[in-house]
Amino acid sequence: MSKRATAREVAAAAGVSKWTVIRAFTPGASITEESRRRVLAAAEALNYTPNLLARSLATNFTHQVAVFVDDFANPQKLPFLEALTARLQAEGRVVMLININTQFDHVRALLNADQRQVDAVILFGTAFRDETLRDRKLSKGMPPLFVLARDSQIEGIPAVVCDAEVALRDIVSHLAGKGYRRPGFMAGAQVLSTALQRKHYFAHFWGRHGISVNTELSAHDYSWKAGARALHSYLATTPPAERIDVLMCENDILAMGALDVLRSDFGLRVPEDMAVLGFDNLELSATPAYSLTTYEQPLHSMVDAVVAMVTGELEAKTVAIAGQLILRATA
Amino acid sequence: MSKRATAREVAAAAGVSKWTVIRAFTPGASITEESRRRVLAAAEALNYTPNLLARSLATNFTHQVAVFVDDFANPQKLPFLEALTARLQAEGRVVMLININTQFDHVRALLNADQRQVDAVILFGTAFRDETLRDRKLSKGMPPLFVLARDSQIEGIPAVVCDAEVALRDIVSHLAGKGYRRPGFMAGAQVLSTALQRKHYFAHFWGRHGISVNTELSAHDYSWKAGARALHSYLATTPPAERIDVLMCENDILAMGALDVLRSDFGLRVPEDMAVLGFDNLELSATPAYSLTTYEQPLHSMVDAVVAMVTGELEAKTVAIAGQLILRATA
DNA sequence: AAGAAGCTTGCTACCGGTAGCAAGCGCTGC
DNA sequence: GCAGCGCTTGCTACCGGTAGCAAGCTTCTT
Repeated sequence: MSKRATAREVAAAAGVSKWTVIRAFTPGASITEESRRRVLAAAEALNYTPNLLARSLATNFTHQVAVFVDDFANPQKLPFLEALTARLQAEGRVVMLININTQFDHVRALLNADQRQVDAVILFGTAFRDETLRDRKLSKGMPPLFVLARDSQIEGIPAVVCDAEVALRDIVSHLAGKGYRRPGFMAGAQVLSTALQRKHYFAHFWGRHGISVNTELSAHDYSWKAGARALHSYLATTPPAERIDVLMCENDILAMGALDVLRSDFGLRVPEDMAVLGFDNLELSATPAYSLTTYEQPLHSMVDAVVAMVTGELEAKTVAIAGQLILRATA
Repeated sequence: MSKRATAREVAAAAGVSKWTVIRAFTPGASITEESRRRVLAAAEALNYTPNLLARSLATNFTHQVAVFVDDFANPQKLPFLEALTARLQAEGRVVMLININTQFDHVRALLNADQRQVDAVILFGTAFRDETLRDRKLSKGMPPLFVLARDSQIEGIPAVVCDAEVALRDIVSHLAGKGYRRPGFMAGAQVLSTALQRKHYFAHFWGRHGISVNTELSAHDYSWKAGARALHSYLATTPPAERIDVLMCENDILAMGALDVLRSDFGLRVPEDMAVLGFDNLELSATPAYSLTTYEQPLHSMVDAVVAMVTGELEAKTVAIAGQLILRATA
């Protein structure tokens, strides 16, 4: 296989200069209809299309957006990625999916994204210490950063989040109305959990009802297994009379682990013995096997907002968008 | 924010030519220790790192691999993407995640990938007609194509798949041994289904036992809802006495839909009234809520193989790797 | 008919690297 | 003292586009 055709080759074939070839491919450029026809015919014959790499180098605009992800255990990432890629592609951008892990951490990934001259970086729900970015972000020429689905505590880095305050207010108000009085919270990975603020507002709104949240389970990460393990050890060490009557899990995948342990390992009834709530509304949360009461994040609004900020249509500042409480059988 | 520093600026600061700067960043280049020290110090001060875009243009090697995905409903994509990104990043490559949909089809995506000069394209379980690629692939300069997790019927385009023949042989042999005699198959989206060959081998191995597979349900796509709907209409129109006694679903997500319909909508027992099998072994398939008997694809071996082909360490030719039957409660 | 204005085209310079040639330099050997 | 060698360094040319100036040609105005 030979290489791609270049503008120069097309120019030779069409009997014009390479700049005229470029103009035929530049909308709004000054070129006669006649020249355009000849160039396009020659381009067609040679199978020519402009080289976007060269264009990017010259324009400082790659039309690539890096998306950082560090947790692939939560199935919720998938619909988000679907929407993100679809929306960005509709805007002529393309997603570079970066797996943040111990081998390839945030600093290295940011450096790499910078070297590749991406137009923007979206930190999609990744767990990092804000300090990590504080020095880096000031470095000249870095692509703009956006945080999606977690809070950003750094001045100047905008975040697009599901409004945790509204969400937890609705949730707690529903639970208090149903008569629950001994609430507990299950959190996932420490660093991210803080940035989600769900625990904070959960306790805050129970406080308004004169009830304090004393039980806090922590799962090691956001996975079914971690959720199951955390609740298992709680149930194993807490006598029935002292147990909470409702458990708010930081997301659905933790809630599923909790539900399975309640029902299968301990033979308890949900919601009679203990109610359970999640957060995300996964496809499988709606199934009769779980029928999980949960809170749906405004996925499309969130993605639209972050994409609009990336393209510059929307001012880059933190926005919190309200989601929707989905009432089902578990609470 | 000003722009990134360039080799020329570092050169001026270090009092050498820009080529010496480049050499300081090129492993194995001919440069004195003294020069390298001075260049690296200047680079450090100016926060210089080589521009990979410019390097890519000059070397015709972007270290980017496009991964095409057209079905985000199957949670199984996520662990695959995790492994793919991690392995490729370990090899110094980066993944461009392309969402194939009606707005952005295979042809457009391939053209775009070509224009961006990616080193390779991985078609990850996408449903396309082989004819679509037949003309394109011959076009000069196209990046090499690899098919992951589905078969390629095109000469010269290698595929990395879970060995369907071995898988279905094991499955059918297990089912026949358990005494099942009226097998049915549930397939997903037509085009992809053919390329998975699961239905084919399922019928083939039952044939060896003198049993033909007469019941074929087709789901509209690979989603819980589609699986539920397909089985629902089958059960609604088929009297109990005429029903199959075991249902092989093309993947776990379809099987989950089927299981929920069996138990919740029709009050049937699994596996007594009907056994169910899936394919993939999702995290949630292992939960007590489903406890689905399924077949696990050799995810890591498959990813290793395709990555090795991309990097050229492994000869690019179709390989089928055996997975593992996971026995649980539903069959 | 001459000058002004407008459109089209080709040109130089540049984006930030890479490849490989050739000159400069120090060192060795005779 | 000089040829010969090897290492280091700078150079030209190039990757395939973009930006914007200036020349050439029409067309319009007076």
